[in-house]
Amino acid sequence: MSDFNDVTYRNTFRHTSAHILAHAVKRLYPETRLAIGPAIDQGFYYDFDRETAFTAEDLQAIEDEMKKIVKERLPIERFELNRAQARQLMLEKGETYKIKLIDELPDDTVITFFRQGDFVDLCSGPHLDNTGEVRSFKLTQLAGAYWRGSEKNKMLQRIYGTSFPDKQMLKDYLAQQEEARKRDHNKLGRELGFFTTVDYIGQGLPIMLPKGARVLQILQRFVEDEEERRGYLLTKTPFMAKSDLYKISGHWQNYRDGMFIIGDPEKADEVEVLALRPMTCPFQFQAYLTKTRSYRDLPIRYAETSTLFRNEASGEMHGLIRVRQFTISEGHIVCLPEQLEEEFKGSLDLAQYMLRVLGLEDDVSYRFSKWDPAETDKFIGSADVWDRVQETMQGILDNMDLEYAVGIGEAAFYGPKLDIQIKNVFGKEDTLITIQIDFQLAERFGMEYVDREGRKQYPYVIHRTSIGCYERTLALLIEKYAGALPLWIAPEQARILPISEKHQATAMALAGRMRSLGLRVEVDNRDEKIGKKIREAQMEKLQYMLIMGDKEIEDNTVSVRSRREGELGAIPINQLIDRLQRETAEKFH
RNA sequence: GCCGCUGUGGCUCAGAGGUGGAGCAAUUCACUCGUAAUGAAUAGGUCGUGAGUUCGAUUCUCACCAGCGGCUCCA
Repeated sequence: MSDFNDVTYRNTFRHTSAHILAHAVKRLYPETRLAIGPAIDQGFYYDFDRETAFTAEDLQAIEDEMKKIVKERLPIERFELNRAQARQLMLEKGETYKIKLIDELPDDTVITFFRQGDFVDLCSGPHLDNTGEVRSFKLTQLAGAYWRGSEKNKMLQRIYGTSFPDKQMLKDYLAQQEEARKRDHNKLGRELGFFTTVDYIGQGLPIMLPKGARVLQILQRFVEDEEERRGYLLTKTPFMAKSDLYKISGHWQNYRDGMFIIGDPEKADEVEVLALRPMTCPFQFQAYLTKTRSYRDLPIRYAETSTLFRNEASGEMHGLIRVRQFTISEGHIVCLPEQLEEEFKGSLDLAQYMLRVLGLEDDVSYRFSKWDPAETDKFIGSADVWDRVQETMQGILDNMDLEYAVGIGEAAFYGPKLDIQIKNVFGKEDTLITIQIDFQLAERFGMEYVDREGRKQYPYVIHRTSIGCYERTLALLIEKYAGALPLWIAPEQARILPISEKHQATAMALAGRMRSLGLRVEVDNRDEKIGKKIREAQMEKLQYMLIMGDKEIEDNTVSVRSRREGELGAIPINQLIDRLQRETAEKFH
């Protein structure tokens, strides 16, 4: 029961930590009202309602008070009250949020409280036996959070913390966080010259610098070639369209806040109002609609490396992970009902192939994202259609031996999704790849096919990405590889370092030869010492450094330093070229 | 959008109500160099933007913009 690797014990430990936090806050700031305080992945938090904002100094004071509570070794006792008593107790303490929680509990719930010293909290538990067990903890951050997670409610103050049974574990955790910070793509990606942002341009609109742009180009070529091999047809569709198009798709009604609109949306019924595309589906559907389609024509697989524009809320942007303009490997497969399963599997296979090649396959998790029947206004179509499509998707997933979580309310507005989730270096989860089943938009757009009996039918549409969003993928790759991208996607694969000026011409010639063979090679022609050139190449995370002086030129070799393997000594040039070409072709990571 | 924090030369950071500094990077010159930083000199900032307070603001106040951590939202 005291194994910290055990999730149940760890959560109990953190939950008690949250109570100690709340206890300290109540001692120091009695006017504060308590909301909720659960254990989370990396620690715990507690939400408070207090007129004055907590400051960094308050946080320190709270932490000191928590230390006292731990030292006091207060026993923690559980007790039960009936509903009226429970309300009465919370009323006396002025805990209005707790009363709301009590009122929402189902009739048959046993209402429990936990007491430590003079502190009592409504809580289902369980808890540790004594506050003295929480030996090591730290309050990590201060944040705002809506009561009950709804933006319609009041914004509370959330204090995050983490805790461990001993000091060393906390130290290790903090050191590991420090390491993570060094990998943060938003810092590393800027330092290494992958991208930048400029105030004049605006939020969520990064500039891809030559290195970043080169990586995106490599990825894009790779994805497009692979999709072509898998029977996709390429489209190039416009970046914007009249509101008319989005009215059919439902974006105008269900996604307008997310769109950049050119003109006054209120006048869209009278005059032409354009909007930048937030998704590619309605555009590719127009390609389908150019002809009458027979069941024999299906499946039709469209793909496009598609630039999308989404007007994200201003507080949402984050490096390359959340931006307002991004490029996605978008595709739509129009298929017959009996083809759905195979096409779905094919889409997943392509996605998984991409993950494998990028070395990310062990870092992802799967989520079956369903609609929320309680929030019908966020989704189009009837409960019937949703139930049917979700059941169909469930059947496909069950045949696939895939472990997945379920996300209620996470569906797209037109259909359920299988999302491939990935965590960034700080443990925050985002969707990398998505595969969606849609049986609604075809009907809205009048996309039909003629079946064997000559009747018109609506097809299924699979909306899918193969590598997801390129910018986001780049961000995750930078973090995964701490900036040292695998050779096949590295913007600069090797750098030739001439020992002195007299070796420069030969170095340039070699670079030219290697470039003509498709390798991305640069020469460091500065009049600097070799030690400095090496140091800088090392800091730029170069995979290969090729040192060239008198000896090497004489022997037709280069002295190779590999980031992965260190000094490799002199290697004949032909042999080195073979090696680089092989590693590139095999997509080593 | 909401809560909180931040904004000084390319980067990291000092500084103070009276018109700003360091290290690294950059440029130039010298050195022609053998596996993680050669030396010297020079240049570079309307202190995020705009208002206000003040004799005077980059330093105080407000608004806006941008960045960060969350919430909500989402690829």
